[in-house]
Amino acid sequence: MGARQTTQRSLILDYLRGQKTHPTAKQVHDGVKVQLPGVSLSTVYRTLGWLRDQGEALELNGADGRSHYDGDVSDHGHFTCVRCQKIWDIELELPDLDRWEFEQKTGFKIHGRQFDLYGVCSSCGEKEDE
Amino acid sequence: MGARQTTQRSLILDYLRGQKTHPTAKQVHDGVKVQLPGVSLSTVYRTLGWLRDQGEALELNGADGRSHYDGDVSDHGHFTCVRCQKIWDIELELPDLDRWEFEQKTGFKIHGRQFDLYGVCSSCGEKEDE
DNA sequence: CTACCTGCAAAGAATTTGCGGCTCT
DNA sequence: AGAGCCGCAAATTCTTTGCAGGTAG
Repeated sequence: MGARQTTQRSLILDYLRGQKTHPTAKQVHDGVKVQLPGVSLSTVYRTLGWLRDQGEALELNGADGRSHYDGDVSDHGHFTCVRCQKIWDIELELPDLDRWEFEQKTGFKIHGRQFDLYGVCSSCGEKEDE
Repeated sequence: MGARQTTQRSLILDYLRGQKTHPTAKQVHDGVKVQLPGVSLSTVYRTLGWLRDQGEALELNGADGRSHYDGDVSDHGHFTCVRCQKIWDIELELPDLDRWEFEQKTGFKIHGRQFDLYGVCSSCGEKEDE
């Protein structure tokens, strides 16, 4: 029943973990194609979804309407650049959330959270003009 | 140059402001069709995008991969139900963010932020089975 | 009047899925 | 051998866009 170890999977995971900003499926595909030209986009989608289900990656809902993937599943925040659409990790004191109190008060059960800032990143800010 | 007041626009804004969970374009379309059967989905998309550009609505990037629209543009958090995909408003102490310090340290310019929790909402929790 | 808006239909883009064949284990 | 995977192509969805005609101001 076990998951199988294939060239495609290890390359995709390696690529994802090597990225500072969090790529879309298409960007992962382009990146992996360098080493494995024949890999298909649907394999990339399937592998990324599988990593997400395994808890080995986070699927982020980008402001550009596409999914971005993050190989770091620890509790951290993101900054989305509204110009280049890149998503950066940020070091921020995330709010101390009392899960128990929240769940008692609302009846909602918390699985996870995300904290996001939007704006212009430093490299896009430099190219400023008008 | 002025923006024009049309039946479509006022109904769409009214509908949006009347919703507790934040609907997708399609849901807004279905809701508005009750009073204005002939309205087209592209008008709904155009109007929602225009409201977002005017700062009168927020476009939220749903975990379902679709855009959801929120008529309340104040700084507040959201809870996304992973079962029904509804997005609820939550009352939470949002972290005190020192914009100036952050922008100095990172070179990033902040436009806005979003805080999201993911989990199961109370009505989906009740229908629990297996 | 006329710049702006609308509905329709078609185009685009992101993601998923069915299938026959290949491959780890 | 056989459960899993893969690549390919087609199907789904969501969203945007071009155009011809209608309407608010």
